[in-house]
Amino acid sequence: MVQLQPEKAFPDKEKNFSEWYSLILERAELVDIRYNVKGFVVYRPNLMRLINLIRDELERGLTETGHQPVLFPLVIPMSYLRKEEEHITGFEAEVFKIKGEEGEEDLALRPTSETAFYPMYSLWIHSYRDLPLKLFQTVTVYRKETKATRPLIRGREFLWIEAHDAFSSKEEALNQVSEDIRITRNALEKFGLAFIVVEREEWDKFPGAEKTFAFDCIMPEGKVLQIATTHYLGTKFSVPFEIVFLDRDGCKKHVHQTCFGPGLSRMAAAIISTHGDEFGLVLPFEVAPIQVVVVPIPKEGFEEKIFGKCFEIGERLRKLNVRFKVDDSEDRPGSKFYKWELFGVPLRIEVGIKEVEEKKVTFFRRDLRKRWQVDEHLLEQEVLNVKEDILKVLKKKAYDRLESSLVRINSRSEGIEASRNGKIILMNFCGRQECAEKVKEDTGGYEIRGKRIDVEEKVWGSCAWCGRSAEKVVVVAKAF
RNA sequence: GGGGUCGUGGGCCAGUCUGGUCUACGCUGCGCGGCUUGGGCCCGCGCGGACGUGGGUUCAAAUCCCACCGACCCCA
Repeated sequence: MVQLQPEKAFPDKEKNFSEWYSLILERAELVDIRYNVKGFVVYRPNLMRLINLIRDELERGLTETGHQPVLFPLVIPMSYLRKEEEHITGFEAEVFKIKGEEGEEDLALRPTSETAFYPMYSLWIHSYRDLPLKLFQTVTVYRKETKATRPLIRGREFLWIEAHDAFSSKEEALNQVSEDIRITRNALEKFGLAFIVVEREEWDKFPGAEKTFAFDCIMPEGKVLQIATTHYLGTKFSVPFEIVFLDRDGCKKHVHQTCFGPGLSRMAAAIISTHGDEFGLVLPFEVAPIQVVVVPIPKEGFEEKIFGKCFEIGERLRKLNVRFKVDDSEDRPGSKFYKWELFGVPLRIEVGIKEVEEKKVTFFRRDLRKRWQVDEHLLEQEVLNVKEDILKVLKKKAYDRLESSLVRINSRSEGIEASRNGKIILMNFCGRQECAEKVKEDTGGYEIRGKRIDVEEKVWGSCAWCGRSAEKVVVVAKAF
């Protein structure tokens, strides 16, 4: 068989991420940017099916931990939004407002829904018996970003899940934060993503939160992307919103709250960017809208046998509960190969006259771009093997990428050098915002992402930038 | 926030500097037919745009001027 080297369709994403990313979004039919409203794009079927699978995974985690779905209105009266001072200060500049008619108040398109949920929580919560209250919604939110927008990464409209939980004690609320982290971690592992979990610095917290924890995902060019946050709100909202309950001891108390926001659009962006290559999308089995594509290689006079075999394989895949497609369209096989590779289908099964006669099938793995023969009767077993192995390979690659990016530094000059090399920095830090601003200035945009909490890091010296005594080890990186 | 580039069939674009020869090139797409199918075949016929929007200059504007709208990229 003469095997031509297929043409690479995309640039190296590590060298020119912007170009790679725009091209893949368009060619893999993920988004269409021609809606011509800044920061708003059309999510196409290939993307929505991916996002729905991401959503299912996270919603499953939430449901298993006692959350229930709700749907709150898109609009929030400005008076609600203004009830918590830090919150409105943090968001006011980027709120889309709808001017009220004569005598009516202005409305905001939700930038996030704390101030929509909590007036209702104050009506619904009366007794410790009403707690915990754990509700979530999967919706779009709206933020009038002033910075350059980028589809899925920074849009003025994006999709997320937001969970809003209320508890009778601080301990329970803090446990919820840990649970949120667990839910996110489980999901991200199924997506094959590498990430770090950090506690954000004081000045970088969610507006209105006591504590903010974030998942930063490693992206091409050594940048990071925040893909989920969970916040301990304490009683910062329950006081102004008057969410009180009568406890067992007969005392009225304010609830302790948490909110959790895994970003679906951004998780999709992370999956696309982490796994994709010069041939297009690469999806792990778990979130691939089409997991296996069966491609017939017709030959005159044998169509019936060949197509028959393809549909027979389809039936076997159906029984395996695999999302599959038998591509019996009229294109040439080669053009189908390109297409399904571009769309990231993890496994392709090719069936021609050779396979029919030898009772074998040809497998092709998208992640390794490797082809091999499989005995027909071992099909199911091999599909399951591949499914598992693809995730393992993608995950390892992602983690290797993260590990090779991390570098510990001891001084400002080492930090500047690391930033030039596109590294993610670990360093001792004094904790002062002033010092963080200096870091950003000196490195051309590196930010203190926070104290790493998924891996225990002990302080080994003084603050790398100012030399004062360090209180923690922080992750420093350039963010999207 | 600063800078750059751009807007012409469904997609990518040539043409704009030097206004007329442009109801406008080419590729791709789409439709029909033929031939075929082991990595994007090929052949024939056909479809499809008055050039982002508004105004101005001019005998004449895709082309020059102004404003607006929108997009993309880069740097902070």
